[in-house]
Amino acid sequence: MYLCGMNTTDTRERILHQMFTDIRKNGFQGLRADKVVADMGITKGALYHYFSNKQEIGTAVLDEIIRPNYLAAFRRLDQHAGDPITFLQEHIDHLAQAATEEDIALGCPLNNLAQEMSPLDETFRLRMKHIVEQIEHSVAAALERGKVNGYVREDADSKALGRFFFSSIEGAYSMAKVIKSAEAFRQNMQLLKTFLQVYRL
Amino acid sequence: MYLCGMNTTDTRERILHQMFTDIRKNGFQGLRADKVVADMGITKGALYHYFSNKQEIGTAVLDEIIRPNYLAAFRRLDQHAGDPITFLQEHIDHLAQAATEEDIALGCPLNNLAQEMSPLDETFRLRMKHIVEQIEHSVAAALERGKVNGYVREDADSKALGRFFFSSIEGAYSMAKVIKSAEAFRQNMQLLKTFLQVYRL
DNA sequence: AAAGATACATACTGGTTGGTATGTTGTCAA
DNA sequence: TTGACAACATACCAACCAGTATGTATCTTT
Repeated sequence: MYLCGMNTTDTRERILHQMFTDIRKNGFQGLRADKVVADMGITKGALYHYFSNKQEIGTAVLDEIIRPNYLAAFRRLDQHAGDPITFLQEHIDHLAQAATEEDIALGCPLNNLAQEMSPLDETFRLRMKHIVEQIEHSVAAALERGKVNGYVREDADSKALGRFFFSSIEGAYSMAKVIKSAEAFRQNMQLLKTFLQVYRL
Repeated sequence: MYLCGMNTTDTRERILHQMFTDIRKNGFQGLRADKVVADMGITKGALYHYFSNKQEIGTAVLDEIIRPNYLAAFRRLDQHAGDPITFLQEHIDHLAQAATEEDIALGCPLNNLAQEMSPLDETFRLRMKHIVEQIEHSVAAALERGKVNGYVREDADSKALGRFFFSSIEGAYSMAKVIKSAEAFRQNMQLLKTFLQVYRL
């Protein structure tokens, strides 16, 4: 081998990414771990070398793929000093724009996993709860800063709005997934933007 | 037996209801049909007498339990001549009030099934799509009538609002399920009510 | 270069699960 | 009363699937 040590970990990442893709379509219970790696041309030996069991595959997908992907935007929001409503509206625009028909048909990875696994595995649920609460808190804190800086109406309930913001996005993903329409998703994102407008000062 | 013919179907209904309960917790892929009936004290013989396979169990649950339960309220809305926004707000109140912690932890049955099965089975998806579109249409039509009767602002996009209405409710169920908080659900329902208020004339 | 340790491959297993084949009993119509 | 059929029960099966035990080549460390 020409690779110098470090890149051997590449196999683990490849497996993980493929698991993510498969879970997104089939769900965690529908995931057939051995089939996935077989389709990649590798064997169970490699799989169980990197992951000790199926649940660990799930948590790794959650921690290493889903979580960072979701929190990136809100980490930016945490360090954003300007108008939070504009930031959120732009984020909504970004989601609307980025959503392909395939993305919509497969649904939001976090929401998929959350809906399936919350009643079945408390480990999963708590991990996902943490992500959701971090997002809600990030939005709420930004709105509070927005009040201080004169961007947001004083009577806005920041915590409730943070909740509603994220819930609406996830709801839009959910329904768009069922009716298989990216346009429906964009329509909902548009309405969410106008709703945020109400709280502008 | 003292029962006179008709009531033999009772077994089928009992099975169906138990399947509904189990699917709600474990998902459709997680459903172990034979275990469910075993726990009821009956056997696979009875199960496969009434249902020819697992998928048929799913569609029966959808058609005979979930669907009528969801459409009931909106059938009332279809025949409602008064202010639609008040009707919708009262419906939201009803959902908020009726939601127990257990309901919330288990999530919306329609949404659960929809999220899990949409990418896996087109038969399921189309059935669920139909339910969703019927609800959206019912709300949209009510808002249009509301415009004519002077209850709703003319500039309201009824179709988009119908979508957003239902999406928001489902999103609220979803997130409340993850964080396991009926209070969070009610908070979101409250905000949805204030949002509808905007479109009042 | 010897001795582990790492990164896989191969082969197997034991429990599960959707589904079937077949048997049994009560009901009802002719 | 007898034949047919509905409403189950029992027993069985083949496929699947998470997980393990074991083998082996390569790489690293000393």
